[in-house]
Amino acid sequence: MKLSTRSKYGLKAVVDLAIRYGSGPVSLPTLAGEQGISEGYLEQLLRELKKGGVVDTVRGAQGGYELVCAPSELSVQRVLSLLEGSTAVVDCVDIDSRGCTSACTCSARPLFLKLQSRINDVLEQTTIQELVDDYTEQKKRYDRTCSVCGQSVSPVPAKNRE
Amino acid sequence: MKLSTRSKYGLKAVVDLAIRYGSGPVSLPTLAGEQGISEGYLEQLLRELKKGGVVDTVRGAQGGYELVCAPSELSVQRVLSLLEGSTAVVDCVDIDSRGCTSACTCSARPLFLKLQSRINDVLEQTTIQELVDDYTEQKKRYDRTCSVCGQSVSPVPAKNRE
DNA sequence: CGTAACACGAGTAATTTACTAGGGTATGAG
DNA sequence: CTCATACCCTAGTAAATTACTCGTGTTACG
Repeated sequence: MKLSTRSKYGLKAVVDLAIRYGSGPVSLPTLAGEQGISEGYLEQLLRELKKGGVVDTVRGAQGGYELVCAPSELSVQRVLSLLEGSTAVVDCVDIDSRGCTSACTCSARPLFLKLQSRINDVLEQTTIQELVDDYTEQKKRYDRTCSVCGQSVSPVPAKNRE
Repeated sequence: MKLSTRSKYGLKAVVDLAIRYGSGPVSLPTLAGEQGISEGYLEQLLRELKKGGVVDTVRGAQGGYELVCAPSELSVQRVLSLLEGSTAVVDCVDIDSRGCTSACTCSARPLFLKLQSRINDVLEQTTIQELVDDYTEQKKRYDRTCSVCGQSVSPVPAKNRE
Protein backbone atom coordinates (compact mmCIF):
# COMPACT_ATOMS: atom_id res chain seq x y z
CA MET A 1 0.00 0.00 0.00
CA LYS A 2 3.01 2.31 0.23
CA LEU A 3 3.66 5.04 -2.30
CA SER A 4 7.13 4.70 -3.90
CA THR A 5 9.79 7.31 -3.20
CA ARG A 6 9.81 7.69 -6.96
CA SER A 7 6.30 9.09 -6.72
CA LYS A 8 7.15 11.31 -3.82
CA TYR A 9 10.22 12.82 -5.47
CA GLY A 10 8.45 13.19 -8.79
CA LEU A 11 5.41 14.83 -7.27
CA LYS A 12 7.60 17.22 -5.34
CA ALA A 13 9.44 18.14 -8.54
CA VAL A 14 6.13 18.92 -10.21
CA VAL A 15 5.19 21.19 -7.30
CA ASP A 16 8.57 22.89 -7.62
CA LEU A 17 7.89 23.48 -11.30
CA ALA A 18 4.38 24.68 -10.50
CA ILE A 19 5.74 27.32 -8.12
CA ARG A 20 7.74 28.76 -11.01
CA TYR A 21 5.08 28.20 -13.65
CA GLY A 22 5.24 30.83 -16.40
CA SER A 23 8.74 32.05 -15.69
CA GLY A 24 10.72 29.87 -18.06
CA PRO A 25 12.34 26.44 -17.80
CA VAL A 26 13.98 25.15 -14.62
CA SER A 27 17.14 23.09 -14.98
CA LEU A 28 17.65 19.58 -13.68
CA PRO A 29 20.56 20.58 -11.39
CA THR A 30 18.25 23.13 -9.77
CA LEU A 31 15.38 20.68 -9.28
CA ALA A 32 17.61 17.86 -8.05
CA GLY A 33 19.45 20.23 -5.71
CA GLU A 34 16.23 21.29 -4.06
CA GLN A 35 15.46 17.75 -3.04
CA GLY A 36 19.03 16.70 -2.41
CA ILE A 37 18.85 13.80 -4.86
CA SER A 38 21.00 12.90 -7.86
CA GLU A 39 20.34 14.47 -11.23
CA GLY A 40 20.42 11.11 -12.98
CA TYR A 41 17.65 9.73 -10.83
CA LEU A 42 15.35 12.72 -11.03
CA GLU A 43 15.91 12.88 -14.77
CA GLN A 44 14.32 9.44 -15.20
CA LEU A 45 11.26 10.56 -13.33
CA LEU A 46 10.98 13.75 -15.38
CA ARG A 47 11.35 11.72 -18.54
CA GLU A 48 8.26 9.72 -17.61
CA LEU A 49 6.42 12.94 -16.94
CA LYS A 50 7.51 14.25 -20.32
CA LYS A 51 6.33 11.09 -22.08
CA GLY A 52 3.01 11.54 -20.34
CA GLY A 53 2.70 15.12 -21.54
CA VAL A 54 2.88 16.68 -18.10
CA VAL A 55 6.19 18.51 -18.51
CA ASP A 56 7.94 19.94 -21.53
CA THR A 57 11.66 20.47 -22.03
CA VAL A 58 13.94 23.07 -23.56
CA ARG A 59 17.34 21.78 -24.59
CA GLY A 60 20.65 23.60 -24.65
CA ALA A 61 22.03 26.25 -22.32
CA GLN A 62 19.42 28.01 -20.18
CA GLY A 63 17.15 25.08 -20.91
CA GLY A 64 15.24 22.95 -18.48
CA TYR A 65 11.82 21.62 -17.60
CA GLU A 66 8.47 23.35 -17.37
CA LEU A 67 4.86 22.36 -16.90
CA VAL A 68 2.81 21.98 -20.06
CA CYS A 69 -0.41 23.26 -18.48
CA ALA A 70 -1.34 25.46 -15.55
CA PRO A 71 -1.02 23.85 -12.08
CA SER A 72 -4.74 24.39 -11.58
CA GLU A 73 -5.42 22.23 -14.64
CA LEU A 74 -3.18 19.39 -13.54
CA SER A 75 -4.50 16.67 -11.23
CA VAL A 76 -2.39 14.71 -8.80
CA GLN A 77 -3.90 11.58 -10.34
CA ARG A 78 -2.30 12.34 -13.69
CA VAL A 79 1.12 12.85 -12.14
CA LEU A 80 1.03 9.83 -9.86
CA SER A 81 -0.25 7.41 -12.44
CA LEU A 82 2.70 8.30 -14.68
CA LEU A 83 5.22 7.91 -11.86
CA GLU A 84 3.65 4.89 -10.23
CA GLY A 85 2.62 3.18 -13.46
CA SER A 86 -0.89 2.90 -12.10
CA THR A 87 -2.68 4.04 -9.00
CA ALA A 88 -4.67 0.79 -8.71
CA VAL A 89 -4.39 -0.98 -5.34
CA VAL A 90 -5.07 -4.35 -6.98
CA ASP A 91 -4.61 -5.22 -10.64
CA CYS A 92 -8.14 -6.46 -11.19
CA VAL A 93 -9.65 -3.03 -10.55
CA ASP A 94 -7.25 -1.29 -12.91
CA ILE A 95 -8.59 0.37 -16.03
CA ASP A 96 -7.01 -1.95 -18.58
CA SER A 97 -7.43 -5.11 -16.50
CA ARG A 98 -8.87 -8.12 -18.25
CA GLY A 99 -10.01 -10.07 -15.20
CA CYS A 100 -8.82 -11.67 -12.01
CA THR A 101 -6.10 -14.08 -11.03
CA SER A 102 -6.58 -16.33 -8.03
CA ALA A 103 -4.85 -13.77 -5.83
CA CYS A 104 -7.66 -11.38 -6.63
CA THR A 105 -10.11 -13.00 -4.29
CA CYS A 106 -13.52 -12.39 -5.72
CA SER A 107 -15.03 -12.06 -2.25
CA ALA A 108 -13.03 -8.90 -1.68
CA ARG A 109 -13.58 -7.36 -5.10
CA PRO A 110 -16.52 -5.14 -4.12
CA LEU A 111 -14.35 -3.81 -1.30
CA PHE A 112 -11.45 -3.16 -3.64
CA LEU A 113 -13.69 -1.37 -6.12
CA LYS A 114 -15.08 0.92 -3.44
CA LEU A 115 -11.62 1.59 -2.02
CA GLN A 116 -10.22 2.38 -5.46
CA SER A 117 -13.09 4.69 -6.19
CA ARG A 118 -12.48 6.74 -3.04
CA ILE A 119 -8.78 6.94 -3.78
CA ASN A 120 -9.42 8.10 -7.32
CA ASP A 121 -11.85 10.73 -6.08
CA VAL A 122 -9.17 12.34 -3.95
CA LEU A 123 -6.40 12.06 -6.53
CA GLU A 124 -8.50 13.36 -9.38
CA GLN A 125 -10.06 16.20 -7.46
CA THR A 126 -6.81 17.47 -6.01
CA THR A 127 -4.83 19.74 -8.33
CA ILE A 128 -1.17 20.64 -8.19
CA GLN A 129 -2.23 24.22 -7.58
CA GLU A 130 -3.77 23.16 -4.28
CA LEU A 131 -0.50 21.59 -3.21
CA VAL A 132 1.30 24.81 -4.09
CA ASP A 133 -1.22 26.80 -2.06
CA ASP A 134 -0.90 24.49 0.93
CA TYR A 135 2.84 24.70 0.67
CA THR A 136 3.12 28.48 0.48
CA GLU A 137 0.52 28.89 3.20
CA GLN A 138 2.44 26.55 5.45
CA LYS A 139 5.65 28.38 4.72
CA LYS A 140 4.15 31.75 5.51
CA ARG A 141 2.55 30.63 8.75
CA TYR A 142 5.35 28.66 10.29
CA ASP A 143 8.31 30.72 9.19
CA ARG A 144 10.05 28.16 7.01
CA THR A 145 9.60 25.26 9.41
CA CYS A 146 7.02 22.53 9.02
CA SER A 147 4.82 22.39 12.11
CA VAL A 148 4.48 18.67 11.83
CA CYS A 149 7.90 17.38 11.05
CA GLY A 150 9.99 20.24 12.42
CA GLN A 151 12.09 20.35 9.26
CA SER A 152 12.71 23.27 6.98
CA VAL A 153 10.24 23.65 4.16
CA SER A 154 12.27 26.33 2.41
CA PRO A 155 12.71 25.80 -1.33
CA VAL A 156 16.37 24.85 -0.89
CA PRO A 157 16.73 22.48 2.07
CA ALA A 158 19.25 20.34 0.15
CA LYS A 159 20.68 17.28 1.84
CA ASN A 160 18.52 16.44 4.81
CA ARG A 161 18.08 12.85 3.79
CA GLU A 162 17.21 10.07 6.18
CA MET B 1 0.26 1.60 -3.96
CA LYS B 2 -0.34 -2.09 -4.58
CA LEU B 3 -1.76 -4.38 -1.92
CA SER B 4 0.54 -7.37 -1.28
CA THR B 5 -0.60 -10.84 -2.25
CA ARG B 6 -0.02 -11.60 1.41
CA SER B 7 -2.92 -9.29 2.25
CA LYS B 8 -5.11 -10.74 -0.46
CA TYR B 9 -4.56 -14.36 0.60
CA GLY B 10 -4.91 -13.48 4.26
CA LEU B 11 -8.09 -11.52 3.76
CA LYS B 12 -9.57 -14.34 1.71
CA ALA B 13 -8.72 -16.82 4.46
CA VAL B 14 -10.53 -14.62 6.97
CA VAL B 15 -13.59 -14.57 4.72
CA ASP B 16 -13.38 -18.36 4.44
CA LEU B 17 -13.33 -18.59 8.23
CA ALA B 18 -16.20 -16.11 8.47
CA ILE B 19 -18.37 -18.26 6.22
CA ARG B 20 -17.97 -21.11 8.73
CA TYR B 21 -18.12 -18.93 11.82
CA GLY B 22 -19.61 -20.77 14.80
CA SER B 23 -19.19 -24.29 13.41
CA GLY B 24 -15.85 -25.21 14.89
CA PRO B 25 -12.23 -24.80 13.80
CA VAL B 26 -11.11 -25.07 10.17
CA SER B 27 -7.79 -26.76 9.46
CA LEU B 28 -4.87 -25.23 7.60
CA PRO B 29 -4.91 -27.89 4.84
CA THR B 30 -8.55 -26.99 4.18
CA LEU B 31 -7.92 -23.24 4.08
CA ALA B 32 -4.78 -23.55 1.97
CA GLY B 33 -6.50 -25.98 -0.37
CA GLU B 34 -9.32 -23.55 -1.02
CA GLN B 35 -6.92 -20.97 -2.31
CA GLY B 36 -4.49 -23.39 -3.91
CA ILE B 37 -1.50 -22.10 -1.93
CA SER B 38 1.02 -23.88 0.28
CA GLU B 39 0.17 -24.58 3.90
CA GLY B 40 3.48 -23.19 5.10
CA TYR B 41 2.84 -19.86 3.51
CA LEU B 42 -0.73 -19.42 4.68
CA GLU B 43 0.28 -20.51 8.16
CA GLN B 44 2.58 -17.50 8.48
CA LEU B 45 -0.25 -15.18 7.60
CA LEU B 46 -2.63 -16.83 10.04
CA ARG B 47 0.01 -16.58 12.77
CA GLU B 48 0.06 -12.80 12.33
CA LEU B 49 -3.70 -12.77 12.58
CA LYS B 50 -3.50 -14.83 15.75
CA LYS B 51 -0.93 -12.47 17.27
CA GLY B 52 -3.28 -9.64 16.46
CA GLY B 53 -6.18 -11.37 18.17
CA VAL B 54 -8.27 -11.83 15.04
CA VAL B 55 -8.18 -15.63 14.89
CA ASP B 56 -7.84 -18.30 17.56
CA THR B 57 -6.46 -21.80 17.21
CA VAL B 58 -7.23 -25.29 18.46
CA ARG B 59 -4.31 -27.71 18.44
CA GLY B 60 -4.33 -31.43 17.90
CA ALA B 61 -6.52 -33.63 15.74
CA GLN B 62 -9.75 -31.96 14.58
CA GLY B 63 -8.09 -28.66 15.41
CA GLY B 64 -7.74 -25.60 13.24
CA TYR B 65 -8.42 -21.89 13.09
CA GLU B 66 -11.52 -19.87 13.91
CA LEU B 67 -12.46 -16.23 14.20
CA VAL B 68 -12.33 -14.74 17.68
CA CYS B 69 -15.30 -12.44 17.11
CA ALA B 70 -18.31 -12.33 14.81
CA PRO B 71 -17.63 -11.31 11.18
CA SER B 72 -19.95 -8.34 11.68
CA GLU B 73 -17.70 -7.10 14.47
CA LEU B 74 -14.48 -7.41 12.49
CA SER B 75 -13.32 -4.59 10.23
CA VAL B 76 -11.26 -5.05 7.09
CA GLN B 77 -8.93 -2.39 8.49
CA ARG B 78 -8.06 -4.62 11.43
CA VAL B 79 -7.25 -7.57 9.20
CA LEU B 80 -5.27 -5.64 6.61
CA SER B 81 -3.17 -3.68 9.08
CA LEU B 82 -2.03 -6.95 10.63
CA LEU B 83 -1.20 -8.49 7.27
CA GLU B 84 0.26 -5.41 5.65
CA GLY B 85 2.03 -4.14 8.77
CA SER B 86 0.31 -0.82 8.28
CA THR B 87 -2.25 0.59 5.90
CA ALA B 88 -0.45 3.95 5.63
CA VAL B 89 0.37 5.08 2.08
CA VAL B 90 3.32 7.14 3.36
CA ASP B 91 5.15 6.65 6.64
CA CYS B 92 4.69 10.21 7.84
CA VAL B 93 0.91 9.87 8.07
CA ASP B 94 1.12 6.64 10.02
CA ILE B 95 -0.21 6.52 13.57
CA ASP B 96 3.09 6.00 15.34
CA SER B 97 5.11 8.20 12.98
CA ARG B 98 7.44 10.69 14.64
CA GLY B 99 7.97 13.02 11.70
CA CYS B 100 9.05 13.28 8.11
CA THR B 101 12.12 12.33 6.15
CA SER B 102 13.11 14.28 3.09
CA ALA B 103 11.19 11.86 0.91
CA CYS B 104 8.02 12.91 2.66
CA THR B 105 7.69 16.15 0.76
CA CYS B 106 5.94 18.54 3.05
CA SER B 107 4.13 20.15 0.12
CA ALA B 108 2.18 16.94 -0.45
CA ARG B 109 1.44 16.15 3.17
CA PRO B 110 -2.06 17.67 3.23
CA LEU B 111 -2.86 15.53 0.20
CA PHE B 112 -1.49 12.41 1.84
CA LEU B 113 -3.45 13.07 5.02
CA LYS B 114 -6.69 13.47 3.10
CA LEU B 115 -6.01 10.38 1.01
CA GLN B 116 -5.21 8.31 4.07
CA SER B 117 -8.33 9.50 5.80
CA ARG B 118 -10.54 8.36 2.90
CA ILE B 119 -8.82 5.00 2.73
CA ASN B 120 -9.24 4.45 6.47
CA ASP B 121 -12.93 5.39 6.22
CA VAL B 122 -13.58 2.59 3.76
CA LEU B 123 -11.42 0.01 5.53
CA GLU B 124 -12.82 0.74 8.97
CA GLN B 125 -16.43 0.89 7.89
CA THR B 126 -16.34 -2.31 5.87
CA THR B 127 -16.81 -5.46 7.94
CA ILE B 128 -15.88 -9.01 7.05
CA GLN B 129 -19.59 -9.85 7.20
CA GLU B 130 -20.19 -7.52 4.25
CA LEU B 131 -17.56 -9.37 2.23
CA VAL B 132 -19.26 -12.65 3.08
CA ASP B 133 -22.63 -11.23 2.01
CA ASP B 134 -21.23 -9.91 -1.27
CA TYR B 135 -19.61 -13.26 -1.88
CA THR B 136 -22.65 -15.43 -1.24
CA GLU B 137 -24.88 -13.02 -3.17
CA GLN B 138 -22.53 -13.17 -6.12
CA LYS B 139 -22.39 -16.93 -5.93
CA LYS B 140 -26.16 -17.28 -5.87
CA ARG B 141 -26.76 -14.88 -8.75
CA TYR B 142 -24.13 -16.09 -11.16
CA ASP B 143 -24.18 -19.80 -10.41
CA ARG B 144 -20.66 -20.28 -9.18
CA THR B 145 -19.03 -18.06 -11.79
CA CYS B 146 -17.79 -14.54 -11.16
CA SER B 147 -19.47 -12.13 -13.55
CA VAL B 148 -16.38 -10.02 -13.81
CA CYS B 149 -13.52 -12.44 -14.06
CA GLY B 150 -15.39 -15.41 -15.46
CA GLN B 151 -13.70 -17.73 -13.02
CA SER B 152 -15.30 -20.05 -10.54
CA VAL B 153 -16.04 -18.56 -7.16
CA SER B 154 -16.97 -21.89 -5.61
CA PRO B 155 -15.35 -22.57 -2.23
CA VAL B 156 -12.94 -25.08 -3.74
CA PRO B 157 -11.46 -23.63 -6.95
CA ALA B 158 -7.98 -25.00 -6.10
CA LYS B 159 -5.16 -24.35 -8.49
CA ASN B 160 -6.19 -21.63 -10.91
CA ARG B 161 -3.14 -19.58 -10.25
CA GLU B 162 -1.72 -17.03 -12.68
C1' DC C 1 33.09 25.80 -30.92
C1' DG C 2 32.62 25.04 -26.21
C1' DT C 3 29.81 24.48 -22.45
C1' DA C 4 25.36 23.91 -20.28
C1' DA C 5 21.70 21.15 -20.40
C1' DC C 6 18.48 17.39 -21.87
C1' DA C 7 18.12 12.14 -23.86
C1' DC C 8 18.65 7.42 -23.41
C1' DG C 9 19.93 2.71 -22.30
C1' DA C 10 22.19 -0.44 -19.49
C1' DG C 11 23.76 -2.05 -15.39
C1' DT C 12 23.82 -2.74 -10.28
C1' DA C 13 23.02 -2.67 -5.29
C1' DA C 14 19.62 -2.86 -1.79
C1' DT C 15 15.30 -3.99 -0.26
C1' DT C 16 11.12 -6.31 -0.13
C1' DT C 17 8.18 -10.02 -1.21
C1' DA C 18 6.90 -14.48 -1.69
C1' DC C 19 7.66 -18.16 -0.76
C1' DT C 20 10.07 -23.29 0.98
C1' DA C 21 12.10 -26.48 4.42
C1' DG C 22 12.29 -28.76 8.41
C1' DG C 23 12.04 -29.65 13.07
C1' DG C 24 9.10 -29.03 17.34
C1' DT C 25 4.76 -29.39 20.32
C1' DA C 26 -0.04 -30.37 21.58
C1' DT C 27 -4.05 -33.49 21.46
C1' DG C 28 -7.76 -36.56 20.28
C1' DA C 29 -8.79 -41.30 18.53
C1' DG C 30 -8.00 -46.05 18.42
C1' DC D 1 0.19 -45.33 24.86
C1' DT D 2 1.17 -44.21 20.50
C1' DC D 3 0.26 -42.42 16.30
C1' DA D 4 -1.65 -39.49 13.11
C1' DT D 5 -3.36 -34.86 12.70
C1' DA D 6 -2.72 -30.30 13.10
C1' DC D 7 -0.72 -26.03 14.98
C1' DC D 8 4.08 -23.57 16.20
C1' DC D 9 8.39 -21.47 14.99
C1' DT D 10 12.78 -20.16 12.79
C1' DA D 11 15.64 -19.80 9.10
C1' DG D 12 16.81 -19.65 4.59
C1' DT D 13 16.27 -18.56 -0.33
C1' DA D 14 14.71 -17.21 -4.93
C1' DA D 15 12.36 -13.81 -7.47
C1' DA D 16 10.83 -9.39 -8.14
C1' DT D 17 10.89 -4.65 -7.38
C1' DT D 18 12.98 -0.38 -6.21
C1' DA D 19 16.22 2.89 -6.15
C1' DC D 20 19.46 4.19 -7.80
C1' DT D 21 24.48 5.01 -10.91
C1' DC D 22 27.15 5.44 -15.21
C1' DG D 23 28.40 6.46 -19.65
C1' DT D 24 27.60 8.21 -23.91
C1' DG D 25 25.07 10.90 -27.12
C1' DT D 26 22.47 15.11 -28.78
C1' DT D 27 20.95 19.94 -28.87
C1' DA D 28 21.56 24.78 -28.84
C1' DC D 29 22.79 29.24 -26.71
C1' DG D 30 26.61 32.57 -26.29
